[in-house]
Amino acid sequence: MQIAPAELEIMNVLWDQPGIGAAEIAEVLASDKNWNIRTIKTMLGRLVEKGALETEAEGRRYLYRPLVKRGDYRRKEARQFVDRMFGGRAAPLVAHLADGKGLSADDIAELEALLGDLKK
Amino acid sequence: MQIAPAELEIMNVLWDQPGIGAAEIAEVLASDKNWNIRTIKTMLGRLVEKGALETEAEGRRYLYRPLVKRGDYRRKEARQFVDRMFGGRAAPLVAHLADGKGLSADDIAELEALLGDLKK
DNA sequence: AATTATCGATTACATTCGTAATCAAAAGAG
DNA sequence: CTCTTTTGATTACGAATGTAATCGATAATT
Repeated sequence: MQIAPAELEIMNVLWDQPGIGAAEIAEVLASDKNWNIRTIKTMLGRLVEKGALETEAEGRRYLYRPLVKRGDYRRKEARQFVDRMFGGRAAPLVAHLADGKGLSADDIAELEALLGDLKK
Repeated sequence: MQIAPAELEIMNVLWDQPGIGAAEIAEVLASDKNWNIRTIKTMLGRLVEKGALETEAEGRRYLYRPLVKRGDYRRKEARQFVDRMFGGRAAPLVAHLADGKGLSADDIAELEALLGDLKK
């Protein structure tokens, strides 16, 4: 299943707060994005259609809940991205992030711990 | 500048072998993709239009050469991806790759070396 | 020289995406 | 009870994408 970038913004809100309605989503996004509530509703419709969200009627409105797990989706996308951009090799990706200052000292420490775990 | 996934396949060929023509690109891609030569030419045209490629006339045909450096493009895309999917944190991305067996033992070794360098 | 193959340029066309507007129904305001 | 607001559903519409076909010019073949 394909989730477009703008749709992902919606998913992110719902992964953080499952079970809210369109209006609440609009509120959460209002600070970052300048989206019309209609735009948000269009994307909610498409996400439901795609099977990424389920709805629960609450009175006259819907509450939305992700059907796709955030971790699963991230994993899939990460792999796809690494395949597309780096021929499937993850190390060059990290190298690029590092090179472009995409890694903070904390990130580096975190990665070291992670690698330590992986070796076991 | 925006390079679509299918276009990226073309760019990858040209990053490996700059200065070849449409027919040669088709040959290289023939093993993986099942693209009509016309499709390849369409994408070449779009890439030139976007400023991702330059052409050099050789007789009646063009030779194509990237104007964008692979490293630069990768860096930009890597950052964009991490921002979109992981809120800008690179460590979780690596964690996901690792978790999904996206990292080979070699990758892990490579990353360790990389992190060693970064700490200095 | 006539025919065919090939080249880049232009055009096509369905699908997805971003960004809404419109519409019918229902709920709330007065 | 009538008017306004709000909701989901349907429709809109241009840009980008994937996937070519057509066209006019030229090069290669016979």
